[in-house]
Amino acid sequence: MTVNVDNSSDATEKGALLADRAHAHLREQIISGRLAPGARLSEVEIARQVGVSRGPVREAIRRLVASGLATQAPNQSARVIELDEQRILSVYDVREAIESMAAACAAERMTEAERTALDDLLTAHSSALGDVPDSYPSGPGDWDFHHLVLTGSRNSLAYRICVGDLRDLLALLRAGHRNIRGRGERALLEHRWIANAIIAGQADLARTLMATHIRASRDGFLRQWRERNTAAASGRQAAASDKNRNRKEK
Amino acid sequence: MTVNVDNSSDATEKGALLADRAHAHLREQIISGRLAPGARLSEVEIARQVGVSRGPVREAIRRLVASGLATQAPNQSARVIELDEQRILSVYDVREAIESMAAACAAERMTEAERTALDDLLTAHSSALGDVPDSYPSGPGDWDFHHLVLTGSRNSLAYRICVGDLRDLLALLRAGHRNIRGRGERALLEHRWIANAIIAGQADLARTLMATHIRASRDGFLRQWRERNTAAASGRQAAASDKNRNRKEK
DNA sequence: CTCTGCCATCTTGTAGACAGTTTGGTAGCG
DNA sequence: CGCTACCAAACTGTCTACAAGATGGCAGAG
Repeated sequence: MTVNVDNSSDATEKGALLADRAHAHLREQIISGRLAPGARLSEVEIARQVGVSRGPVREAIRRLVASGLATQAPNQSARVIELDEQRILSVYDVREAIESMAAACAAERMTEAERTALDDLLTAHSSALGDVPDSYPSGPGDWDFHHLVLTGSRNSLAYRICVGDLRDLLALLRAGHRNIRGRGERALLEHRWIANAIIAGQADLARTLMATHIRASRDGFLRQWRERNTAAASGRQAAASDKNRNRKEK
Repeated sequence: MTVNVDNSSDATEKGALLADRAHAHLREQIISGRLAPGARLSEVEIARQVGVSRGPVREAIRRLVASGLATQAPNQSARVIELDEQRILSVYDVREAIESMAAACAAERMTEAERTALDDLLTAHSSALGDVPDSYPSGPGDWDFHHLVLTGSRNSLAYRICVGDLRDLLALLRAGHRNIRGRGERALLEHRWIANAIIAGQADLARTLMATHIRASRDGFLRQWRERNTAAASGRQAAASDKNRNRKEK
């Protein structure tokens, strides 16, 4: 009765509401990279693609803007958000702040059944890790763990922010980046530490461990992103007379 | 160039877009209490009141739902959110988590000009406090301070969450509650401590002080809210004798 | 050749109408 | 008297049409 947020934004393809279908379509296109950062989101164009009218598409776009996946100025087309290092840091910093708090709250508020479920989840992950070693972080397994912690925190607002908005932003910036070798085992180990602290009711320890875990995830991703970014920048710079991209508005 | 979030949701009465006008109208009605918690938000009714079509009103309502001021089930009217203690705790906990992080970031990233502005703001508040002693917390002055810190954190996402959503939620739950006697001086003092830590670049100290500050604000509000809530409950429960004004706490 | 002003075109913002669903009450039955 | 089935009213979801504003190119002056 408490964490019954019941986010209705995961209508993969069969949403009763057309706006959900359009939203899922756009989110998938953006996260998968088929809609490049900076791309314009024309309402009529998308409406034609999805096969619905402009109304639901308009609502889907406004939802993307609210989530942070797109930006929009009045009387102008919405555009897919453009990532820079500062924006990436923003996402990880907010996530660290909220999820650390959630871990501490979960340690104090989780029921015994939830603690058992958390323990079982990690046991299952541990035994399944051998199959696909490096696909654990940023995959569904990682998400299951954080989902359980957020639910256990009894904080519906934190749940909504992390599941509704931050999840999409993380999916976008992680898209196209390979999983780091060895990060899987390390992440699972950190998950186990956090879970132990939560199950034992050690709130401050859980908070610290969760903060460290997310910071490690951030640092690992940032290193990879900087490599790719500098490589892309030099490659872009090498093409001397490439057509200059449209200047970004101030 | 960084924190240029430019939230376009403060169209008090003269928004170029009708959706902004409808949104401002509804937000004012909800925060002021003229729209009671649980009240139904009929699109056609509101459209008639504001004098616009259903389209902008629909968009405004969806924005309220995204902010957390209202909830909506499919094919049903949106309703003004109903406050309970757990929801209030959620708001304050998330605010504490994000703004503490923002204070630490501000201590590391603020420019000298921003630090000076922060110092000047508190000096001005300090000299203006004598006029209206108890109106400082939860007023515009308090908000100016937190706004400056959030801007200085260079975290556009934290700024958007706190200014865009949490501000409205706080305004809603604070509505109708008087300012606590003596809280003004205390809050200003805590602001001064936080500002000193930020100006000196002491990130961890700023983080701790901001967390303590927000927790104090939460506790003060919660005490008042519980009084009112138990009073209303007992008054509702025992209509005959309203003499038993026992202030019981958990 | 470069800059300025204008115009065709596209895009968003808004209004109104229609269809499907939920709601609340009412009549009828047990 | 309580319960069920049904029906009308209201509401949201959606579509189409129209109006206002922005974009980008083109012609003409300097």
